[in-house]
Amino acid sequence: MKRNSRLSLALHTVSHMASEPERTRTSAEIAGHAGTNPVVVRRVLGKLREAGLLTSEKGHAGGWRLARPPEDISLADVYLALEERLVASDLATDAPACSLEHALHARVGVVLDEIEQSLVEKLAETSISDVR
Amino acid sequence: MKRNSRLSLALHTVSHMASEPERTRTSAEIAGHAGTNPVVVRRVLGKLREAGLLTSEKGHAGGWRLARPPEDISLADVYLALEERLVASDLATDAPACSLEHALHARVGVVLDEIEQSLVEKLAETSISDVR
DNA sequence: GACCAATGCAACTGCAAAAGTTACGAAGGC
DNA sequence: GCCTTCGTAACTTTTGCAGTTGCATTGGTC
Repeated sequence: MKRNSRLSLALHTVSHMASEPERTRTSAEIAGHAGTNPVVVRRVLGKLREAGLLTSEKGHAGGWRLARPPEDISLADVYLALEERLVASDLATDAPACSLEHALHARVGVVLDEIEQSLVEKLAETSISDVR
Repeated sequence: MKRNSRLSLALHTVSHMASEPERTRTSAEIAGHAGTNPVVVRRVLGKLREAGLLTSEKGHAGGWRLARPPEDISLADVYLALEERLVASDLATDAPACSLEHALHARVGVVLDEIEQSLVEKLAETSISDVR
């Protein structure tokens, strides 16, 4: 896996959960299915829990479940939960060395913000229960 | 510099060239201004030359210049010349392990393609001579 | 209460991509 | 012929992230 493996893992896992929402899954089980590591799974799903999409239980018979009905979870919810901006560049973040660079970053920054927003809007149109 | 330093460097350099199109600049000069290395500059600007945005001359009094009037070079031209997709994820590229993953990648891939396209359209609205 | 299965989390390792660096050849004006 | 500049290849350094290990914590089961 390369660059957006976290998003890939998150979407994949949540989609599977949507098909059997009542079932609890352990991170080891999910990791096995996704071809990765339980700790990585916990790291990624932890973000989704923070965002209120999943719940986790410790101890015997513990594991992960959806916190809401699958119809109420959109692709955008999952995307935003990870707090990674797919279109963000460091153009918007670093200090402007010269005035031209400043103007440039301002212009491009506006475009990127618009793009980011419309990406989220498009992802919001699909709920995870729509994917099958 | 971090992730999109190449795009940042390219846009910055081309913008400066737009303000004095007749002047020829060496990669050392550009590198000094951008706080980087002449070889890195040549690598990045080489892509812009391949795309027909810049010309370079060897030897004495050699260096880099715009290949076209600045009004005829858009931010999209620069972006596309680098052949990096800001919104591309590996979601679209890897082999679908299970059918759910396949469906997921198809859905998200469509959205990302649309977003990429509209990013380019927005960037195309601004020419480098508009930035100052 | 002892034990086991699960998450939570911190620290470390390994790896791959990109920047940075060095070196040298080719082109072209002086 | 010499010097300046690009072109390019090879190597080194840096950096972010996945992967790994280890251990504390929680909670069910016997």
